[in-house]
Amino acid sequence: MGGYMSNEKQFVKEITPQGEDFSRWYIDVIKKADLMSYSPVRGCIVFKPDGYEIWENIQRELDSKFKETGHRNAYFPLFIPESFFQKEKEHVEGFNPELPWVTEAGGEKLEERLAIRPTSETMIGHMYSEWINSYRDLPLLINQWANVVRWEKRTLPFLRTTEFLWQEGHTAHEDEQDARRETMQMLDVYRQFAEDFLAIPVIVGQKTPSEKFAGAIDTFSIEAMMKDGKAVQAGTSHYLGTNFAVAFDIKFLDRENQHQFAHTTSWGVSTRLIGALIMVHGDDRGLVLPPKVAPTQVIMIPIGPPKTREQVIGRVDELFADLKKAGVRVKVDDRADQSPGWKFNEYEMRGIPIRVELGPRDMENGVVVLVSRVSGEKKIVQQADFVQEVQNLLAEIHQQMYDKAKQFRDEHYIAVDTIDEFKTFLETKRGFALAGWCGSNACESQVKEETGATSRNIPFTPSETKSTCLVCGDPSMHTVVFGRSY
RNA sequence: CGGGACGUAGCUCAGCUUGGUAGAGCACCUGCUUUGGGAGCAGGGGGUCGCAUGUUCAAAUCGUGUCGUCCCGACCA
Repeated sequence: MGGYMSNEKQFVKEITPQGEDFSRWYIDVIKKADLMSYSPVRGCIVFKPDGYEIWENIQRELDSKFKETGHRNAYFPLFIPESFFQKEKEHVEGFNPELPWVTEAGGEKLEERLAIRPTSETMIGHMYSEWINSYRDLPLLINQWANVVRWEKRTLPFLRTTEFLWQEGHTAHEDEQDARRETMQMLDVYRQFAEDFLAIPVIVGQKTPSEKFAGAIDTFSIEAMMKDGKAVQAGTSHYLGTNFAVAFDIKFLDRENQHQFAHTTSWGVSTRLIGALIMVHGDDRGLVLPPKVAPTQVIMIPIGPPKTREQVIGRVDELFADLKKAGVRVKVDDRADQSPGWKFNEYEMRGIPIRVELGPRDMENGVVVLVSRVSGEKKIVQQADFVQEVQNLLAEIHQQMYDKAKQFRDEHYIAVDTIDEFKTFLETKRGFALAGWCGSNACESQVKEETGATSRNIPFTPSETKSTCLVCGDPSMHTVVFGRSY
């Protein structure tokens, strides 16, 4: 007997089942779970406390990883002079369509328009040119936590909003080798973070030229699969070469007293990770949060009639204090005006990893009931072992969630030889396809035209290599992951 | 930015075709009874019908415009 009611029919009212309409499901869940609110401004959402706290947990973990790898935080201006964008040709072409401009302030027209940053390469490049003079100033390893704005045509809460929160690392190095090492190091930080913290398996690889960042030499990404088979780019890391150094005159004197351009990198993840989390792990009951990011990891629910209530709550409070002392994020819901059943459903919908039930029967037996959100399994444990059992279960839940997500991903990730094979796969099953690619833009865009899928990346460790292009049949240059994406 | 749909109570929606006192369920407040998978009864509060404008004696209802959301396309973290 599991923890769920025997009939599996729609459990949470007002959440559309995933199988019926995945987009509706997503919107229903984030609203019902109280993660965000639409704002009066098009495409901009309010991150409500439960949503924002997920971001805070992401921030805390990543920030410490950045610091472990030698980076320090700084903050740069929101406004970027128009002339800065003109300095790097690819960059301006890439971002112009989505820039908002400040043209007037204090009732007067500005001499030079100010863009609201879509990313800070230009501003930071400008500053770095002032800060860097000698090889002794390198490497310069800085990260910024910030909001950025991109005027997107189509928005979706968390996954693509007009204004979003992110971090952008910007580093400068003496030579290509060191900059490339940084690029790969941070990509791996992201990979590890996605797997170990968010329980999301990712495909690590390099972007094709058409998908790379405007102004980068090489762009790398980690790609995650949502439960509808679509991809989310969960993190990127760029080797920028000397493109921005040349554009912004980031020069230093090397050991031989020669002027050299610095090699720079940038890398980032954004609040879209929250959307990815929801779409990777959520189910028809609502959110399912991995323990490490969950704002509340354990919800304790005392059960029973008024006559035993005080006693039960007293014991719950003791157990609560023990857990809290052990560093677990735990809450008690001892409201008397909601039934236990109501609370069970409510906290399942909100994705809290573990529910703890304690009632009169458990009091007599000296036990407590733990229920896992992801598996629905009930586990009865001795109160004496409570803290240890909860900690074990939290770790177990993380692993189960990762395994489950990986199994789903693998089941929806196939190798194909032809575009027709891919099309059939998309129609019947949905997901990613691994395929050979000759390297031409024409073939890449034909895939998009015929399937709606784009190249996600060229994986570093594909399960197999494909020797011919899925479109033209010529010898392939790369084995690429294709998929529809958010 | 094109094509489609939708904006009425905190939420989900009915009412609109055929203009005439703004409704239901859930949520909320009060009281009593309840409490191991969304409790029951009784009473109560809450809406300038997205906004603007036009037609009309009269507009949630008809017309126009605008803003927002969702879906589908073109562009993107």
